[in-house]
Amino acid sequence: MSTKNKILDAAEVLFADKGFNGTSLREITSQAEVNLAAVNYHFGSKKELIKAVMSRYMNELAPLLESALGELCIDEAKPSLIEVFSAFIEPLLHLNTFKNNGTSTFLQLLGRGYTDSQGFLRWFLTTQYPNVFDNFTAAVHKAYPELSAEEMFWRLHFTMGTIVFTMSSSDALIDIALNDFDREVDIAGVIKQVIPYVAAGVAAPIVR
Amino acid sequence: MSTKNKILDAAEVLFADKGFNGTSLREITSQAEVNLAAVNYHFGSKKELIKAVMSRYMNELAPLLESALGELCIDEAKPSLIEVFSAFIEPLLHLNTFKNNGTSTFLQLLGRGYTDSQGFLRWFLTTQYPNVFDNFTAAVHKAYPELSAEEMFWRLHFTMGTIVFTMSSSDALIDIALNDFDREVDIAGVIKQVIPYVAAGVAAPIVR
DNA sequence: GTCTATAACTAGATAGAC
DNA sequence: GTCTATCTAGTTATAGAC
Repeated sequence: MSTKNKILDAAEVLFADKGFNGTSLREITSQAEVNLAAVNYHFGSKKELIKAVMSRYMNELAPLLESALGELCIDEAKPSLIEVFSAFIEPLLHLNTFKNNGTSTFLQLLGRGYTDSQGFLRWFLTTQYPNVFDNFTAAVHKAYPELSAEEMFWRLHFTMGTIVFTMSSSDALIDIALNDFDREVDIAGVIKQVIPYVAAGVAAPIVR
Repeated sequence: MSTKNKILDAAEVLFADKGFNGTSLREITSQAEVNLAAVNYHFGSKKELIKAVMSRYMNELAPLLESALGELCIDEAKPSLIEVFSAFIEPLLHLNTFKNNGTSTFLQLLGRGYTDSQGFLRWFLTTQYPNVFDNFTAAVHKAYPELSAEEMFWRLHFTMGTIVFTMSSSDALIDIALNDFDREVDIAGVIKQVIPYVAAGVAAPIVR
């Protein structure tokens, strides 16, 4: 296994757990059992390492999401909102076969990216992977055409918040579900719980 | 104005904007125009300063929230979920009279507390202000008794995520609403948008 | 209470030997 | 490509003069 990948593997776990700001290069390199200088040799800077960590996931995820959402748009039938959100399940769970705990790690990273680092990651994702966002809004529009662009903007942002925040604390949630309710859930279980919630939220009556 | 308050005022704005980890004591003291050593003299440590910033808001907010939610529980009539969530509006907006931009700042701080600092603030709030949480779950239970304790746990967490995440990026959202949709919204407008969303989410059909 | 000075430590980044 | 050693700059925290 190459040094570069050892660094990426160690970095993504630490970043997901403690945030980008909260993780030092020293922690990463000692976890990866490589030399401190290797990060700067292979990636140039910490910021570039963060981008590389996110890109590795996005390059795996983006084509799957694009086609799953794209299909809903091409289809003649009008999809339900539940169907639109369910289109995320398979691509997201595919990340678990790509890496151990991949789904959970990726969603936690996404959450970190929105709150750490004052939005630079949001910029990175929306500019580097615009098709995912476009296909998603197109699918939601087809499912719920009465929703104006502005209302859609608000509700999709709320949805993003729900998902990202939930996933960034999914480890704690899974613990609580086990201890307080004697229920064993995994990341797929959390996703199944959250989809009816966000679908109902997006479908809420329109307010003015 | 006392040094202590100058520090608190500067700290809360910086903490809300850049997170607890992302803000140094030097930034705080130079913004507050006081000496660096004053923080440790008045608060003992950075962690205690964070607690003091949050306590100043919570001590203002908690009694209002407790009584607004408590009333719903005492009332004979069964409240709707919209009513339960609307009980937050007045107490939260009251923070705007207590401090400039108080509502927005407080909710941003809350968001930071959940993601920065690995949950120490969550522990602090749930242990220091348990009545707020108890009254809230009691009110939701009264409005929607079919929801089991476990489902309530999930949905309240999703709600918390939606609110907190939305508010921690509310400045960006308000900008986008103005630029892309030519709509002027303030923090009260954001709250009014989000309430139907979370109420519908909590009221979603039960899944098993 | 407030200040200067500084201790004690950690951060990201790099030069240069191998 | 990988290592050690080190640089520069930042951090929190404190001792001690005023």
